[in-house]
Amino acid sequence: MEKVFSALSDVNRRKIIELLHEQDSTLLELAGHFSISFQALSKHIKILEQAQIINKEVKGKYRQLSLNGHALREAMEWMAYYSSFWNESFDKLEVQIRNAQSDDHRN
Amino acid sequence: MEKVFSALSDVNRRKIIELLHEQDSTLLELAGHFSISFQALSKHIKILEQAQIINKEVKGKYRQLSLNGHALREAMEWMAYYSSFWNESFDKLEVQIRNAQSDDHRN
DNA sequence: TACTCATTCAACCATTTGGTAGAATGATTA
DNA sequence: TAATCATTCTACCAAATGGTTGAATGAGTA
Repeated sequence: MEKVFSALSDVNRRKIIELLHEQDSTLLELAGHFSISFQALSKHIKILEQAQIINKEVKGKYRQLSLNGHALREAMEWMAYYSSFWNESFDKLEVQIRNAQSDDHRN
Repeated sequence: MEKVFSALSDVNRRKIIELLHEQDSTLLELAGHFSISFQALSKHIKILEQAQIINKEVKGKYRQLSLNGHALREAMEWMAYYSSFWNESFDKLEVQIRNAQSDDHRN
């Protein structure tokens, strides 16, 4: 929990998540989208890995990175619970997210 | 977004949220639940306020703190979207949270 | 085997963070 | 008005964070 929220508190790490949501990648593939060094990026990836937000699979020379989502979900449940007013608006949220996904598939 | 996630990344601040979820309180009422100084607590409250997670209402000598939930919700939508596999499990999540709430009302 | 490529480790630095303590502010109470 | 109460402001400090560079590692490739 601690690890998940602090992992999410950095712009670069949220961007990594967004990119991995589009497609699994290696560190160097990701690096093209950032203006920081790959060593810095490697550190961010390690943090996301330790928060169990992403998985790393060794593929010979490369490491294939992919989203896990499990830890995100746990943190989300915490938030959903404490954002108190979810009760009336949960259905709306669901619709909204489903719409966002179909937009995604259209692009 | 930035502010919300980094606000949530601290244990004490999450505990503030949990306490305010039970009931609106003042700084000194909260202070009883923590082992840090009230100055430190005041800083945490300021951070939660700036992230628009809590509201502060001046009541004479006191400041009444309450949960806002709005910012939490926005962050939650981000997470829901990127935890990718929400699709199959969204209904389960809803049920789970509703159960949690009825537990809450029972206690 | 020597070389290159992808990634990580190590040392370092500036900034931010979370805590402290003392002083200041602003409203209430004696 | 003076004293008290709740909260915030102002330094100040140690530890954590996010970045850098250079060297090391470990797996393919020439």
